[in-house]
Amino acid sequence: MIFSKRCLHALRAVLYLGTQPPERDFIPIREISKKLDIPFHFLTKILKDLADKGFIESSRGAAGGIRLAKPTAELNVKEIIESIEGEDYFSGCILGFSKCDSDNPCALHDRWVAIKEEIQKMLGEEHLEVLSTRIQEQGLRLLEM
Amino acid sequence: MIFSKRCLHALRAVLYLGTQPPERDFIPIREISKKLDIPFHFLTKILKDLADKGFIESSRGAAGGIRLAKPTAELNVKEIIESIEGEDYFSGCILGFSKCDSDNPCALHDRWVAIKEEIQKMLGEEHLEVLSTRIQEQGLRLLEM
DNA sequence: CTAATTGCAGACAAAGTTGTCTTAATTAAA
DNA sequence: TTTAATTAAGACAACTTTGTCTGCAATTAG
Ligand code: SF4
Ligand code: SF4
Repeated sequence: MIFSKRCLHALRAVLYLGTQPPERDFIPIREISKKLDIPFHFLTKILKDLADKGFIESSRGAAGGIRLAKPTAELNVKEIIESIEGEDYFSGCILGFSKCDSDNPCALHDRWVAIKEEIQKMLGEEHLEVLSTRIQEQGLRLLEM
Repeated sequence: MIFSKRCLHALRAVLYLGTQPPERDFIPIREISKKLDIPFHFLTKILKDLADKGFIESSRGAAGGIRLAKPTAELNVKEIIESIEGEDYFSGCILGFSKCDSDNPCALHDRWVAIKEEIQKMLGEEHLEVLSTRIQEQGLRLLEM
């Protein structure tokens, strides 16, 4: 499994938000927790992170909850993953080195850069709007079967 | 960073073995540990795993150490990574689900499958033999700079 | 045989990730 | 204004990963 639990929970939660009918405003975290079977308090922390990073907004109190902070067309899978796993998750060195002279690359570098660019390109194209459409057409599996 | 420390250590160690002159037989783990700055006992455990999985062979005692168990042409980066991170590391579900009906895929599936196949193809082509040649030509960076 | 050298095994510790619980702060509605 | 609903905050626990330490087992050299 490539992504951490934090990341998987975050992805599924955001996808859940993206598939809610537009007339719904704030969605309680408890609802997401139950529907997606994610530990409530853990999910709360994860979503607080996403809120701090500007992906979602929250409101306390009755009728409170969370909602996407941007239109779905401006949210893609790549930036959500990177905000959780780290900005260099798809762009760092394959050997885990932090400082490296890419002008004088090692034997693995070129191949690795090609993979990374492919991943980033593909995930970057996946905005929630496109996904929402496809989810309406095909359904989205958000729970273990 | 996509890979665990275990995996990075294993990769670097195997690459180190692959770049040793052929007249060297068993290489002491201590040497690898020092040269690559990897904790000795941790590395020992990791390499024991690789030995159990048939990638390397070991010999105790004076003049002992480890060596690759197969010709470099038959060892590629993909199988080493998968042996450590798990066989489904590049083939599992993007949402982390274990059981899923791929005949009736969700909205993310097709794109994800394309990425995974690309990764597996590229990493599967990287056998140590090719790398060794390139390493002789270009050098391989095995240490943080 | 003895001694030196090496990998092997397992207990343990440190650090990071994942998850639980309790309490406080905030908001809307009765 | 009270009450119920909800996020926020932080302490803590369970688990996993990463790393350390000590001693044992096997091999070679002398
Ligand atoms: S040149 Fe090699 S070591 Fe440096 S960033 Fe690229 S893959 Fe990593
Ligand atoms: S169909 Fe969706 S949930 Fe199922 S394996 Fe593919 S990506 Fe995962």
